[in-house]
Order: sequence, then structure tokens, then C-alpha cells
Amino acid sequence: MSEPATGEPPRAPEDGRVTLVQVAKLAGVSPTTVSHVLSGKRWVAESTQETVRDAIRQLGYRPNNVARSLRTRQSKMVAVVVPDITNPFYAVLTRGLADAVDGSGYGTYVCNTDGNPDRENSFLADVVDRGVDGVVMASGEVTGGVGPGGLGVPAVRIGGDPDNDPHVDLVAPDDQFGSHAAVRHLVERGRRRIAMIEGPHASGFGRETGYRQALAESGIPVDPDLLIRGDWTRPGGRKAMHALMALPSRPDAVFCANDLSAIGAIDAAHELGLGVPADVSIVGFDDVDAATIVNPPLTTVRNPAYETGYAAGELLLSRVNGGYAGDGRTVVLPCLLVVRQSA
Amino acid sequence: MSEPATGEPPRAPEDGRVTLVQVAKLAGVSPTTVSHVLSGKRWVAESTQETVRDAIRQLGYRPNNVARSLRTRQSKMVAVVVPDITNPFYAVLTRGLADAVDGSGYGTYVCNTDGNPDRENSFLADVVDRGVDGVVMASGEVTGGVGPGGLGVPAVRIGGDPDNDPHVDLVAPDDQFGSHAAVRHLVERGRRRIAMIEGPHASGFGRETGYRQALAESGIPVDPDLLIRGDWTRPGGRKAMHALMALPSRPDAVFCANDLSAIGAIDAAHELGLGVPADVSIVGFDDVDAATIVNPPLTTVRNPAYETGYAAGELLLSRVNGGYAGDGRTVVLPCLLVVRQSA
DNA sequence: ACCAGTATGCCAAACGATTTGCATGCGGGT
DNA sequence: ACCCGCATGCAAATCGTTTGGCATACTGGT
Repeated sequence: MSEPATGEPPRAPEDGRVTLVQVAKLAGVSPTTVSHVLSGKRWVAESTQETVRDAIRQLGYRPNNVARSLRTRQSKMVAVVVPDITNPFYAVLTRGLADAVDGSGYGTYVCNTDGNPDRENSFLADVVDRGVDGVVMASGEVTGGVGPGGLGVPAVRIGGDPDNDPHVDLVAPDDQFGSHAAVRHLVERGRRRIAMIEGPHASGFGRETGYRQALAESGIPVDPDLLIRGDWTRPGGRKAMHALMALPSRPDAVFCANDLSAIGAIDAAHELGLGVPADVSIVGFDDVDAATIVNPPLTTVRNPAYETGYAAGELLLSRVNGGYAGDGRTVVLPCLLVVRQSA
Repeated sequence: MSEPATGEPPRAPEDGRVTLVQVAKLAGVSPTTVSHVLSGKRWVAESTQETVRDAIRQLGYRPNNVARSLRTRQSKMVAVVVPDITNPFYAVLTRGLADAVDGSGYGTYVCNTDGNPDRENSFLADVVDRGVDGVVMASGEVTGGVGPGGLGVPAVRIGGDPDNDPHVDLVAPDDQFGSHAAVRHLVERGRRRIAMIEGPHASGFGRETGYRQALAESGIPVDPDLLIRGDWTRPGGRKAMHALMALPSRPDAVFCANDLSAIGAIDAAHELGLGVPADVSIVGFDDVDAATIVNPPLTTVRNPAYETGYAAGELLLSRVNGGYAGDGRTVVLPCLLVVRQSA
């Protein structure tokens, strides 16, 4: 919101919009002066200000932001590109971002890529063509930063590999810590054959690392059969769980890389007549709303989606307005285990 | 996406972006010509086109959309103003809208109002100042349409009172039909004391009307004590349910105006040791994802959020590109009961 | 009278595209 | 020779702001 709340719906007096020159004409001053009373960038006599403001009110003038953007080279807009806004995690992240930047008059533009790299790139191109002042990339990676050969606008990556591009700001959950806590909790509960349902990509970092680390600490060897790939969705989790349970020697616990997968896994357990957590413990990752709705309530690692979006917004603002132009910063947000009843 | 997918991330060759004049200079033609080969609005000799395209490639030129918008007076952006993108219903609606307009090169801009009328109005002002080509208003009402005294851009309202402003396009779920079906289903199951948890506003239309109608048809008088106000949230539903169950003569069924409230009601039932649907039947409205996750799975009315957003997008496009300039159209989308296990 | 200093406002050039009308060159019909 | 029509391409105005540099007027000190 770049203008203060009025409590009244905006109205255009006629069909064509009023321009600054018309205001100037009515007020009997030059456009320059009108601009200055609006921006306050140069001193204008009190009396003149009055006249101008009257004219503005009388005409119902509203500045044309497109023209303004063209001249000032900033659009007061940030973009967030996510796989799917329908996914609660990204919805919450988006809200955090919006709340962070709204106060400074920035609007939020959303792109859904479905995780398709072609769409990621064309949306990235699209948003910089649209002149956004910053972009937060929560789908796929972005490299090159803002420097030469880069995107041309400040960017911040969400999650992903910290080493990927040190020039781009990054905000990431402490995946490894969270996973570690989750798996540790499982072994503390006496589980030994602990499977993991991963995301679709091969990934040596983050969630899988924490899993391996916790296992190693407990002297449990990792069984490659117990590492299975999901696709972040509920049906994907269900399928993976069925595969796991068809194994000659079943796991007695499964750690899922996100909640949706975990919910799918619970579906599968129910279908198989397995008790959760009696027969098999399940823990998720993210702590979406649904985690408290599913039966049994899901033990999961809280992924601070809102805070992530908010932090990304602040990082962006500090580059756009704060004058920060240094190298890429990394902020990692804590992920705490929340124990409910599924494990 | 206004440019086709490239499969490659966009890069700027130098720090400052390349402009059309630079391309023209390199190609040895006038800016006019470059513009024409880009837009195809006027014929340009094949050989010249080649030269120009080469220059474009060589420089990595990308058109500046802000400048383009200023001149053409369209931003290729639509805005959607919702109470909260975090609410799955609005997230899905937003996705439908985005999918509808994306193919025509329109981007989607999101505003969260939290239902605050001041924010609604200032966001409305903000988006028209930003020059969006259309806005879909899913939070509160918008009146005045695009005509004199109106907003200045095409708008479509989501839900709300059909009679409110006939000049503005409206897409609404068939609330009344859906509610009617839900309540009928309840009486068919033998329920007679059927409560309703409403939204926060007094509302004579839609969901409540269907409720009353179904009751009337079945010869059941409406008991004002059984009509209680919620706030669309889970805690709100829980509280309302507790109030209902504290009544001297308890309801044996409750129809909730949305799923979140229904889930809260189920929470309350569990807290009270009540079986669902054994002791009390519960039906919701919306059919969000969580409806299949809750225990027992929620019987609810499917509110076609995606289709609603999509339809809104089409309505907008038909005004922006399709040349439609007639009076407000109304499209009402069917709401079907989906029977699961809570009633 | 003169000059420095301050207060106030205007001119005109950007910003980067689109678009209307005109200019030019050429081929062919009379 | 002359004129018409067609195919091309360009000049210049325009969209609505912002902003650096300059002009003007007035104050007060000498």
C-alpha cells in the first residue's frame, strides 16, 4: 500500500484519469512544483502547498505509478516465485513476505512454476522485464546474483544448497538440525529400522544429512532400501509408504521430508491396517495446519514458513532501500521438533 | 509469462539494461522498425527482420515492460484482493485465476486484507494506481464498476450479494443450492435439531437461505438459538460448537458455513466426548484439502474455488482483450454435496 | 548602489517504449 | 514523360512522471 488507508473506495471523477499537469494547470503552478509537494524532495512554500493540495483534492488526482516507475526505475513491487501457491507452506511464506514489504509500500507478485524449470526461468525473465525491485526464488535455484551476468535485480533464494551461489542472499530453514532432532526422537522411542521418504531430487544436503547423522550417532547403519524418493505430495507419500511396507523386513518408523508425504504415509498405514504409532511411527516436516488435523496428530518438525518469507522480505528491502550492496548473506532459521502423537 | 520459455535463465550482458534504441543502432535501422518486428503490427522486410533479430540476440535485448505499459496503457497484470492467501480457499482461487490469465501473458498480483475494510479500499486504490488491467475482489464488496464514478478498471466480485451492484461482473458459488443439499441430507439421515454456524456477518442470502429453505420444506421450524455466528476460523468453530452444546436441548446436527469452522466443531465434539456422527452430525462447506484429512472425513459441500478463480480470470480477459463492454454478468458455479463420514 | 545569500519556482531533458503520418524508391500502365 | 500504387522505413509526438540546472525576487549587510 503506497497510499494511506482512506476508508473510502477510490473513485475516478471522469473516464480518463487526471494527470499531474492538469493539477498544475488548475493550481497555476508548474508540474515540477506539484511533483515536489508530492514527494517533499524540495522545499515548497506553505501557501503554494495549500493551493496544490486543494487542486489535487478537487480533481481527485492519483499519481500514475507506471510513469513514476519508468522515471525512477523502481516499481515498488517484489515477486515471489513458488512451485504452487496452493501448497500451504508457500502460501504462508508468501504471506510473510507480503507482510514484511507491505509496510514499505511494496506489493507482491506471485508466480506458480509447478517446479518446472522452464517455467521457473521464463517467470524469472518475466518478472525482471516487469521491473520488479526484487525477487524471492522459492522454486529451484537462481545463480548469478545481481552483479554482472546476473539477474539485474536483488534476489533471495529460499532453501536449497547454501554453497550454490554465495553471491545471492539465502534464507533457509535449519533442515539438518530439524531432521536430526526428528530421527533422534525416533531412536529414543526405541525405533531402529527408520526409513526416510525424500523429495524428488537427489540431495546430499539438509534433511537427508540430518537423518544420516542421527543414525550414525546411534550406531545404526543406513540401509539404502529404506531411503525412498517421494514427490512432496500426499499421493506420492502414500505410494512410497506402500513400497516401504512391501519390503521383506519392514521399517518400524518413517521420517518424511514433508508433511504432505507424511499424511500420505499415514493414509497408506491405515489402508494396511497398521497402527500409528503402534506399528509404525511417522514423523513429518513443515508443520502445516493439516498436521494438527490428521489422525493421529502428526509429530513433525516446524518449518518457519512465515518467518522465512518475512526474513526474505527484509533481506530484499535492505538491498533496495537500505543501501546494502555487499555479498550474499545467509540467514538460517531454527527448526524445532513438535511432538504430537504419530511418533 | 509474456515471453516464451527459453529453458535458460535470463542474463543481462552489462549492468545497465539494453534498450530498443541500442538495438536499432546496432542493426542500422530506426527504433520504429525494431518495434515493428517485435510487435508484428506492421510489415517489415524479411531481410530487415533478420538483421534486427540478430542484433536483439547479440545484445540480449529484453523489452522494458514499464515503458511499454506507460505507452500502451496496459500492464498485463491483474490483481486479486483476498482476506488471506493463507486460507486454502483463497489460495486455490488465486491459482485458478493465475492459470486463467497466464496464457494471455498476464501476471497476478496478490493483496491480503485480513477482511479489514480500510485495507480493502486502500489496496483497491493501490492496484489501480499501479495500473493493473483488472482486479478480482474476493474480500468485501466493490461497487461502481468501470464506468463513470467507478474504479477505472474492470473488476469482478467473488461471492457476496448478487443484487449489490449489477454493473460489476460477479462469479459466485451456488451457495443456496449447496446449503440446501447439505441440510436436506441431514434431515434425510433423521436429524431434526439442526444448528448452523454462520460467518461473522449478518447475511440473508446464500448459505443461510438454503438452510432455512431446506428446513421449511421439511416442516422443521427454525430455532433462533440454533443459529450461531462464527468467524470462518477453526477456533471460532470450536467455540461456537461449545456454545451450541451447552444449550438446554442440544442439536443433533450442525451445518457449518465453512470447513474450517466445521473442523473446529469436530474438535469441540471430541473434547466433549461426543461421537461424530454418532452423537452429532457435522457438515461443512468448501471442501478444502483438510476435509479429507480430518477424522472423521468431513461431509461437506464442494465450493469450486479453482473454477471460481478461473472464471473470474476469463471474465476479466473478455473485458480487457475480448472487447466486451456490456453490463455486469453473473456466473454461478454449482456446489455439490460430497458425502464422507461426518454426516 | 552593490553584492552575497536564501527562498521559491520553472524549463526542459530524461525514462524506454509505441504509433501516426509521411517520405522515398521502384515497377508498371498509359 | 507522367502518374499511381505498393513496399519499406523513419521522424517525431506521446504516455505521465522526476530532477538537475537555472532564473527571479527579495533580504540585509556594507
